[in-house]
Amino acid sequence: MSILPLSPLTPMLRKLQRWAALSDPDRAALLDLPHKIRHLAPNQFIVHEGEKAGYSCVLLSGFAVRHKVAGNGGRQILSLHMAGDLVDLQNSLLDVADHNVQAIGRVEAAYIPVEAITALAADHPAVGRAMWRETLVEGSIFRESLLNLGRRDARARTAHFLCEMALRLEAAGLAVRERFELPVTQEQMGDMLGLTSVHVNRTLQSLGADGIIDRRQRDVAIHDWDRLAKTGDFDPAYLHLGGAVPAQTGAAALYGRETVRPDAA
Amino acid sequence: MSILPLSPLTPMLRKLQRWAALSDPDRAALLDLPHKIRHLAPNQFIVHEGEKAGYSCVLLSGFAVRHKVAGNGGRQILSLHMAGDLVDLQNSLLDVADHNVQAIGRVEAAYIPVEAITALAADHPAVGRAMWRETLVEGSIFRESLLNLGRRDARARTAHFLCEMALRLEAAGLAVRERFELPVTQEQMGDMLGLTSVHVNRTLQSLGADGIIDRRQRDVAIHDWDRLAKTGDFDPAYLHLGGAVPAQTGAAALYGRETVRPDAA
DNA sequence: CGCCGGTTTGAGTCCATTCAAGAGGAGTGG
DNA sequence: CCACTCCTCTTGAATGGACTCAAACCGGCG
Repeated sequence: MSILPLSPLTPMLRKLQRWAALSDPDRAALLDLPHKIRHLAPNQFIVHEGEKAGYSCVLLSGFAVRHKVAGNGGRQILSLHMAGDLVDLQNSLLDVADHNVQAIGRVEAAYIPVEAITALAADHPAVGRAMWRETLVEGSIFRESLLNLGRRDARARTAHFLCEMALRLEAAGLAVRERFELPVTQEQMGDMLGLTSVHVNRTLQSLGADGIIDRRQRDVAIHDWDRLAKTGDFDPAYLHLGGAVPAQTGAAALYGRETVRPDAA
Repeated sequence: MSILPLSPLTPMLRKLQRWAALSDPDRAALLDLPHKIRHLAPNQFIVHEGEKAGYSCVLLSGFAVRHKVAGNGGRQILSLHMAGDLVDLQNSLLDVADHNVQAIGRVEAAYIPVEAITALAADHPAVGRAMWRETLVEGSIFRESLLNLGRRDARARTAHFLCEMALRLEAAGLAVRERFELPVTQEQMGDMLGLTSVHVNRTLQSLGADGIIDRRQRDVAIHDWDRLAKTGDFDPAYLHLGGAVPAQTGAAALYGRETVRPDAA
């Protein structure tokens, strides 16, 4: 990286560079984006479902979740976001927001006018490509979550979540894979995993009892990554992080097999 | 619509026009896309997870699903596609496919080189915008599925699925909302809804017994749309179809409320 | 006619939930 | 510095929704 002006938007630059190589002018333009920085209190909403937002929001520090609420009162957290994440592009580009975005804990965020972003994407194709890929990878993560919710039991879901968390935090430079702090309560974890907080608690305990992880409050240490990945049926391919991921576990091999309804006429 | 050359790609044009207004040159260029038409047998794979595809595939007739398989053998169908749908853009644009695409029943499809599509998007910004919004809406549907799988019981999930099916088939001009043919087996429905085929069967029967729907084989008639939407907690907003959707049910009102963890400090 | 994939039905089991209560920690105000 | 409160985590017991296993039925098709 060459020398660039100091900007609060660096975390976003860092993230987008994962998806496409950016030239110096690209990077300068990105960091030059007009923006207003705001501090958000815990649980504060960034976007409300049903509203139209004229800005787009980049997380600079802290965490936020997207979620929807069902008629029965149940809440489903769709994704968890960390520093560098562009949190509501879809909500801005579509007519109305189809889900909420809410801060978890204290959050520092930069608000950027949507037009500035679309203009940037148009003027700097490489940046546009990076943002495009960003949303595609996000879609890939949604799809894996669908598999997680639909076809894995509580233990596997929880293990899978821990693996994903570890890798994403590591990729964002916020922690190392083997040890990190969960940014969410067990209740929130339940809302992500489609479980109750009670059952999340029991499941975490069970993973601990088996010596796979170690927990002290929200500090998590992963003692046996391979076993965690295996019980979580975790194959990092869907994160599209490139080769920089650990050895494949047994589950990974299964993904490739051709034996699923193998009846091509 | 003005007169345009007859092309097998018309279903795709029809769909993309939902998302952005296209000029005559835009439309002509779209229909002029180089392509090769192929007929696929039931259950034939269009894309395999882990592979790199150099083409992108548009459905002209029939149905296809995207799915992933878990290590325990369970399969999760991520989405169901119909005529006009661009079925594997993400798979083509990312490094490797993160999920499978498979025909359901006989399918007619057009294969288009990815470069032709990206070139079209670059030369005709309106087309690019339409494709961009298409993937955003697709993301919105994924998010609603997440809510469905994570936070609704079998009965609500099934009802929700039927509502979505009805509206999407109608929007594609393939059926009317009140009566259509399910393009999938109950086993496949189970794989979409995270249920077993046995339970799907019982749930459909229960909806029938309550007089909400009427079934004869795979033919479904919806007798009481409002009640179906209510039991499915169905609010069509996430489909982003515009105003052309039916009266809101009770559930819709709940979505907007502000009572969810209403603690902004 | 007989096969085959899909649908239907029943009985028993289990995973996750619900309900309820107690313990632990962090922050606040007296 | 302690008392108080709120939130989160933890634990137990009972319930229930969806699953498993298994068999029978049905309709289309070769």
